[in-house]
Amino acid sequence: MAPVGSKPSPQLLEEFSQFFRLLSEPARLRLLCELKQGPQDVAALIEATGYSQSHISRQLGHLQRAGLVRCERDGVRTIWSAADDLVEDLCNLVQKRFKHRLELQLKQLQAIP
Amino acid sequence: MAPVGSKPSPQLLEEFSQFFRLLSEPARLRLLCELKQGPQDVAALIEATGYSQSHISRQLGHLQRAGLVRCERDGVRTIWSAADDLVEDLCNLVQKRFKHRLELQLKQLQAIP
DNA sequence: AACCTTTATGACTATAGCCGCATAAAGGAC
DNA sequence: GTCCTTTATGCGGCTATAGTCATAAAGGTT
Repeated sequence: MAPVGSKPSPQLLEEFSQFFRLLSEPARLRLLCELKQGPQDVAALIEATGYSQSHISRQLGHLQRAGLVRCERDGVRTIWSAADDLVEDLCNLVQKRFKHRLELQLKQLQAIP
Repeated sequence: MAPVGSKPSPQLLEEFSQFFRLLSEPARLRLLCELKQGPQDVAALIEATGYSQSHISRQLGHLQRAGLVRCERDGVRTIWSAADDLVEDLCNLVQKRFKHRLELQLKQLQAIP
């Protein structure tokens, strides 16, 4: 009997890919990392990353629509904060894999006498 | 004391984002899913997905460079197979999150009398 | 009211990458 | 050798989106 695996529907695959696309931009990952340090306004994120104000605002908008960050108004300022640990977990898994692959490559090099 | 989190280096963020970019395309996720069913050649993948031959070959190349699939030659045919469970694990985590978010939305709707 | 500060967004350019078409490359059958 | 089958890849069009500039919107101060 052939191995059975449940195939996700095209719609679900589309949602998966859209989510991963969010994480496919270093700038967005960077913003998430900065917000992991604690809630900040846009000015602080400009200072920390060097990105332009409009760029940051736009990327935060994308992350917000996905529920990865949230914001609260403090007068005229907007305080943003990370809303989910999922991305951190995903990155940890991926990093573990990077490590394994490097260790494998290392072993193969050492196998040469 | 401020919460302490380790900030990944820009290089690592770049690698993360490149990896996630691989998963940001439904076609590649689809191919990974098909290969989860078992090793297949390109012709079988064309039949299963409807994608063009060149498209499939190209996307498999990307996945192979990332170590997510591998191939072995059988005469003139190339038999491809999934090489890693990581993507499945990542998708399961993301799907769990989708579910939670939908449940939350449902609860908020039901809160309206 | 006028004015300043902070953030969001419309308009635009530039670039990256998907996807198909055509072709090359490699192996098998004859 | 020729011919066929199967897969990989160069080229080009097209779309999506990152990133910038300018502007609008919203709140605060005076």
